[in-house]
Amino acid sequence: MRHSLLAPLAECQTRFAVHDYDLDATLTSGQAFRWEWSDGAWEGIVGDRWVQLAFSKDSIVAVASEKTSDWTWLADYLQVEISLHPILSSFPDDVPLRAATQACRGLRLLRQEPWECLASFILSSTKQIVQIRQIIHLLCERFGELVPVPLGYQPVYAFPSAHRLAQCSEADLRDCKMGFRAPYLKAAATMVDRLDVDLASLYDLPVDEARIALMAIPGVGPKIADCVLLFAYGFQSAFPVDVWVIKALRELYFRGRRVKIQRLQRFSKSHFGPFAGYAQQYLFHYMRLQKKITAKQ
DNA sequence: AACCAGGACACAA
DNA sequence: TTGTGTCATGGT
Repeated sequence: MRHSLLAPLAECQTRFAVHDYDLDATLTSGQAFRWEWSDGAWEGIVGDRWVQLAFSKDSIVAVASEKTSDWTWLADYLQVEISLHPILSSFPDDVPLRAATQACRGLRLLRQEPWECLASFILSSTKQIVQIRQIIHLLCERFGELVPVPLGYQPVYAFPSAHRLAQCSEADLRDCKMGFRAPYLKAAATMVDRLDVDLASLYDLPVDEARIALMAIPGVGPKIADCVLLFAYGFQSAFPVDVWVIKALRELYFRGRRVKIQRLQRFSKSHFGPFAGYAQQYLFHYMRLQKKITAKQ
């Protein structure tokens, strides 16, 4: 009997009751880049722990590689406590947003670790999501710490610390296929490691101040700052404007006209309300789903 | 085989 | 302040 086929120990397993939770949409919507679908379940690394997630009706079953009594690290990451209804009902009742929320109902925002999120999005600029995943995979494999996995599984690695990446040469980083982003990542890692920016302190700041602090980091402009504010710190008014969101807003709200990004930012603030970041994520994922559908025809 | 990808930055006008 | 070229890589 192969170990990987054995049922996991009860001490390694838990179940979260959820409503309106689309795990697939959540893990494939370009917030996090390390989840892999394998044999009917999602496998990933949260912090320094391996975890497997299986979704069944109204519950998520999680399996860890080691005995676990406190699961708050995962409950927090997956945001299983929050309910979607107040968010969706806060949205303006317009056609585009209705279509987007229907197309991927149950899509959630994760709550990720700030350094991994920051570094990942520094690597994301003008890259397709598949390529971002490849870069991060190489980076973790080469510079991340080994993470315990169940018997029979391939070795996996934690996302490398800022301290570790600060020690890398630019050439080491370029070898991970990140191109011109290498000096940005190295500089960012150095700043974070030296506490020139204290990522842990940004939770307590007002959004605008946290945004300014993030944008002081090399390679971090408005868009990447907004991603980190939204996906790591939980500032749900943050509204990342990337090429997909530009397309969505132009086509769906501005009759295809060419609109400046700054104006789109102001529009999002006034139009989508306090959970604008959620609206953004629905529009983003919706546009990418649409493209997949039309590409198949 | 061109075109484009969850952008940021230095520089020009 | 706003517009343009550049950066590196590879998917579609």
